[in-house]
Amino acid sequence: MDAVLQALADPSRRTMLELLRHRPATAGQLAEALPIARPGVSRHLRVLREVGLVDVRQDAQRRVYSLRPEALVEVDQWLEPYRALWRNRLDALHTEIARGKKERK
Amino acid sequence: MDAVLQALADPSRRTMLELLRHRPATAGQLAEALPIARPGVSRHLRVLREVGLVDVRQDAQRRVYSLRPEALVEVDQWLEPYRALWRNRLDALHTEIARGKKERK
DNA sequence: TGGGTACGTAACAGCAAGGGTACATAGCCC
DNA sequence: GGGCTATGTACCCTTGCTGTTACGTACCCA
Repeated sequence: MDAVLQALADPSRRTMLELLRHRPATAGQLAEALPIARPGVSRHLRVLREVGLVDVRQDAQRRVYSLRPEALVEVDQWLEPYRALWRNRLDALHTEIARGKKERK
Repeated sequence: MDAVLQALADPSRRTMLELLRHRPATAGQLAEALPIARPGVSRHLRVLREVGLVDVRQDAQRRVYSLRPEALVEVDQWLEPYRALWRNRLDALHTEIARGKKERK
């Protein structure tokens, strides 16, 4: 889970996921759509592969990458306790407003 | 939105959020609970503050930091389209399993 | 088998992130 | 005010990431 969140930190990698979200693509296609050169894309793909965010399918000389959205489940799970908080906070806010608030220094 | 995901990449910062999830804490308290020294913690807190993940409340010489879970809403939103994908995929899997069980009997 | 295509990897340069030490600052308490 | 506490900032150093060029590899086709 650590690894996934760390992989998501890079904007280029997020863009790649965004592209793969619509359809699978080869490394070359991804490189064309990105501001960085092919080798860089390859290395990013390696990272994404290692954390399970993408799958590779060999097609002759090509390597077709596809999104593996299940890997993001752990991010969702990491988010879960916080999600509970931000929802409660809205509730609490409403309650506070309803009955007045005590001062805190 | 970019900034939040990038801020979450660092394990120390995630630990800090985890601590703040239970209760607000001063910079010193956070530093004690972490493997890094105070100045490092201060810098991390600055990052978290800048992306809106924490709030500061001045209490005499202390600075009490508290979590601002709303900032994570944008991560949740970023996740949304992918969530749709993995749910569909899981549903399909469950359908497969259910059908497999039926057919096997 | 030779040539062209599509990738990945190695080696290297550049730069930003992250940690530590030392110092500055702000607010209490005597 | 003097000293103590709590914290942020400046500076330096090291490490790791990012991107590039050059090269190696696997595969297809004529």
